[in-house]
Amino acid sequence: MARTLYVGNLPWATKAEDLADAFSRYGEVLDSRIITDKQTGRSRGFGFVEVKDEDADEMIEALNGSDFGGRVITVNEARARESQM
DNA sequence: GTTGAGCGTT
Repeated sequence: MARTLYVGNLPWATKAEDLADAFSRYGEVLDSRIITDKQTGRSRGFGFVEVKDEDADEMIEALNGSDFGGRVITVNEARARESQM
């Protein structure tokens, strides 16, 4: 009972705890993750936030296109890494 | 040390 949210257009200094803190304002955050580059080890500028399915839509609408760290971020439902049916 | 559209690892 959790949905993964894709968060993009994030500053290079954004951390998983920062996403969890920002998303926890509009709902319950189960887990947050920032994607870092495997080749350089630096942040790619985007991440994923796992939130409750019942509040996922509200958090997307609340944080999608909102200001985060001085930049407007993009929040949408993340694509399935595993089987998508 | 840098960059700017996108969809990630156990």
